[in-house]
Amino acid sequence: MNCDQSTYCKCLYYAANALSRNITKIAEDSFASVDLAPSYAFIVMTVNKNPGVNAGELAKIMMLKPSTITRLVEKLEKSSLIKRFHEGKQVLIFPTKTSMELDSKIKEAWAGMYNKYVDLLGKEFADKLTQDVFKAANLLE
Amino acid sequence: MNCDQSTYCKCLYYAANALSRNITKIAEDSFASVDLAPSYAFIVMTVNKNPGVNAGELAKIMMLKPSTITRLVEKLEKSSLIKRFHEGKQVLIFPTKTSMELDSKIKEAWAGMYNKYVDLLGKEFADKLTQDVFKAANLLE
DNA sequence: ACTCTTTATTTGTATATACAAATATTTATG
DNA sequence: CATAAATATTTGTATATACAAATAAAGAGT
Repeated sequence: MNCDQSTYCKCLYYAANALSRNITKIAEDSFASVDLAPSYAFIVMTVNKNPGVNAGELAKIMMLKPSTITRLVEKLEKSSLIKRFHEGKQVLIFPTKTSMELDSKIKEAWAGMYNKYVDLLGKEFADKLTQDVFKAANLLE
Repeated sequence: MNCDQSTYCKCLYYAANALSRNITKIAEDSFASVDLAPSYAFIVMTVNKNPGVNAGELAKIMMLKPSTITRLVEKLEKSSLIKRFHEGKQVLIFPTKTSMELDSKIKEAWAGMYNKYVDLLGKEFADKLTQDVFKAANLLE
């Protein structure tokens, strides 16, 4: 798009949502190879790396709300990609055989996504942008 | 959040979505004063500025899919904030008395949102980031 | 004028995400 | 110890957004 609607180009809400939709599309295409939506793939990776992580920690790591984690995790459990165990008031989340077998394929898909957007943005710009966007997300939290 | 999950900090998908959620929250708070979710407020502003814009153009301007525009616009029509007229295969969208009366309040809310995130990010960073994010969104389209 | 293709919009359906309220457990206080 | 407060998770409900298929209108080629 060009910048005719000049006001919008100056609005972070507008720009950030457009970016989010477009990068999500790229991520979805990449993770299609493991038949997972990106958020689910991220959770599987995180749980594989941190077996026994609890739901609240997972929410913080993923920057999602606890209720969202519940929703995502209950679907992953149905597909046997994680297991949940109640421990007191906490819920601990563990990988499964399936999820661990899938791990390297997920990481490949992840690398594929990275290569795709680096290809479109250029490595330098992509890396700097990611850093800045991440910084902004934290400042606005 | 800190950068313990170092991998995520390097992922544009992750960062962009986090930013999108956080800035959307700020936008929702600002536009609450006019009782509109941000996307609706943007459409009203755009239609007020471009009376008779058609749905497809609106989709392009907003960087949303036509089906999404249909959905948003049909709700706005129910609240009498736009009117639709069929002209051949196109649908032309017009402001209403109500939407025009609301225009300055929406713009105030918009300015409030801008001030809020500039306050949190600093003006220089905010403006540069918006520009970069917008550029990236276009490159990834 | 009639079919074929292209363009514009809508509809049916699905998904990620969130908020507010509910539930369950732990900790603190009187 | 018993009740109150705090913490962790889930549930009910709502929303924005998209895709794929359906519809409708316009244009092109014969």
